[in-house]
Amino acid sequence: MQVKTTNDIGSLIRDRRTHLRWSQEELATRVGVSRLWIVQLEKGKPTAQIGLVLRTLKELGLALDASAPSETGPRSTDAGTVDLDRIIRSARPAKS
Amino acid sequence: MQVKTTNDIGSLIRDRRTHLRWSQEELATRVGVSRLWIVQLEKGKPTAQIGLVLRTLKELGLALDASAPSETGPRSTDAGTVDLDRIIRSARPAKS
DNA sequence: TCGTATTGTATTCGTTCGCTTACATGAGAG
DNA sequence: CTCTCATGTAAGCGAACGAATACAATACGA
Repeated sequence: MQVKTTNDIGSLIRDRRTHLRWSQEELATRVGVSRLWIVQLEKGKPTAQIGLVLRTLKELGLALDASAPSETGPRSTDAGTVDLDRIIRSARPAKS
Repeated sequence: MQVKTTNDIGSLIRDRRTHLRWSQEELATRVGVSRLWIVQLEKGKPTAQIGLVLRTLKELGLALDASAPSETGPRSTDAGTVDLDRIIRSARPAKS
């Protein structure tokens, strides 16, 4: 599942929790946070701390993957890698 | 790339930023945070707010994916979402 | 019906975030 | 060597986090 917003995280966690048939309090205890925090997290609280969020995901058995789109570009092989960096570098304008 | 800790996020972001040849300040401006915050984030600050982190990843063109290991249910032949939860619940044993 | 479990909401409070400002170090260009 | 840019570090401050507590509403079973 794609995770783009905090609401995504919220529903992801809630779905996973209900799927495991855990109560909010049970999850909160396992993670080491208050039940209220779980409530807010599931509602998509954008100010939740990542450390706690990662702990929660781990507790639920959810794995996170990060991928850089242009990294595996049109060409699967690195032979034709264009290195946009170098192009931009050579063409970089005088800083304002 | 697997993201398990805040240090993973930090190095992920830093690698991506340097790969794009952006300065910390440039990234900070794009995301809408202070440069100091970027510094701390790249060092793996576990208390960074998830909303800002997601904004940062998005700005860097990084996509996040979440996967549930044992998601493979018994069978998904049901067209109308069977709600296993309810079934189990009706058959649940006396709580310890 | 009543009683229990779960979830959502509100309040209060100590702690800490993230911002601003300032200064120090390191690398690179002139 | 000097100057600039990028990065790391520190102190102060307003704002918000997360915890604890209490109360309401819903759902389910006895």
